[in-house]
Amino acid sequence: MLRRTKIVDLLKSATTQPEVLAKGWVRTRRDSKDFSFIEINDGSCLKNLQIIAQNNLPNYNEVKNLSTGSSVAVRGALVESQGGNQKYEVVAEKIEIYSLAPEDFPLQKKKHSDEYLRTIAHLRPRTNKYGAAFRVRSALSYAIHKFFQERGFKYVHTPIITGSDCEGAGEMFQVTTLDMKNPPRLPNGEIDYSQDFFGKPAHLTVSGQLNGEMYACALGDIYTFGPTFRAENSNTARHAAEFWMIEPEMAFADIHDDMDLAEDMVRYCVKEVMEKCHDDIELFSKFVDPTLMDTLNTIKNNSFARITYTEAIEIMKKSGKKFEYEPEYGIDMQTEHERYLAEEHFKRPVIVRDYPKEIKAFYMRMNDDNKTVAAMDVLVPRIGELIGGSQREERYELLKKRIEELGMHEEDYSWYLDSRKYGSVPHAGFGLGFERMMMLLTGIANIRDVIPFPRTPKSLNF
RNA sequence: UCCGACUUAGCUCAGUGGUAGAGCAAUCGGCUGUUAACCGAUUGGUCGCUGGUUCGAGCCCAGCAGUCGGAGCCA
Repeated sequence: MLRRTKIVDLLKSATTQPEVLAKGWVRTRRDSKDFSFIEINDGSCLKNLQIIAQNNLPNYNEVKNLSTGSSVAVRGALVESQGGNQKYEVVAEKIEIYSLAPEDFPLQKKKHSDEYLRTIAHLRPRTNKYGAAFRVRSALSYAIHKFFQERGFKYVHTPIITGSDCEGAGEMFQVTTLDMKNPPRLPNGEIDYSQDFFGKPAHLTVSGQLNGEMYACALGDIYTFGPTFRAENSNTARHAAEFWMIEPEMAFADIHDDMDLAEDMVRYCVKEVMEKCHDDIELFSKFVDPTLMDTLNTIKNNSFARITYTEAIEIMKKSGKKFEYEPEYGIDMQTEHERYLAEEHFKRPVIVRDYPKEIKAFYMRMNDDNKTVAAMDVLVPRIGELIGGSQREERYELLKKRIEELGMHEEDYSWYLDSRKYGSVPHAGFGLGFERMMMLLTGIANIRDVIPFPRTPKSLNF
């Protein structure tokens, strides 16, 4: 029984072979008088396999009509190709047609716009560009796990459904089993959540960080890698309602360890994907972003710039550049500022740290100046903020005071404060938007095109 | 959510008030170890929706919807 070989392996074969079995989807067909060239792709790699179908095949009449999108199994000899564009091709002895795609198959043998392909997101992975993108997505996921596992980080599964509606990272999606048309009500008219599934309001997580910290304070170094949900009405090329986030957390670590980890991880992943997905990355640099190779090589070969927030503001003030929002100590950095620093001033990724406490989250560690917190952002060309992290406030009294200052409810955080009450240690971590990393690696400009079935405001298809 | 642009054939687009066009795709035929092959023919449209102005609207006006770009929020 002859077993199927993937096209990626056939094309890598060291020698010709008398008999192979290949399966795939037809990309294009070119006919001669006595035979046809059929190119099939099985998703295992960017390249197609060229099939020679001669008119002595018993079903040549059907083979001659194979349309783009049809699925076939081909048995034959793997031989050296006479044509110049491929090393090997298969001379078919038998072509089994699984399914003939009708003439309204939406993918044509030409370039389609990304906007159109979004309307057929269920079929777009069958194109060169999206096939490449989602092979890279897989390779990048693996690279991330590999990076952390090689360094002894433990993978922690933090919950998707959360009961604290105050993680503070953005608007949340509510999860309920109550009858929306007629919810149970309290005497004062408010909805009676005691009758809901969990007996209280529930939401989809916006971050696993607080849970992750608890496990770092037990297992040492941990990371999470999972879906995250934000109900923000953000209509940009860089935001989705459902996206994947990586959140490492290290016990016995400070902000400098955190920056080292972030830089090592980004550079490791870039190296790994450039190696594993060479053909795919080449396609992106050829057809999507001509500057991609330079950007990736710069990341691979150079360390990141590191400055403080105060220095960043000074650099921008002295730059003479006209910003829409004037850089001034105390402002939150705008997209234009982030991109100026990474794209124009440093021309490589830059890590900015020690931000004013007013513009950062409650759990970030207060610096000795009592003005800034030990927060750090990794800014990269084209994307802006790729990573946001911090050393966490490990001092019980200071953290409690911050929670009070910001008008948050201490009782909601009692479990979180316990980690500071019992054997508190310095610890630090960060959050990385997986899709933003994908955009960095592929040059693809819209987040909707690096996630298989994107969820964005007013858009929930497939 | 705010600002701006766009919406015409299956796809990508042209068409600035007077009988709806091109390229590609598809279909049919020809030719060729071809490379998103090539040559010829054919098919294909309620011009986003609703209303208005006009003798006449794809084109002008208003509303709505969707898409895209930028901004905010952030990953």
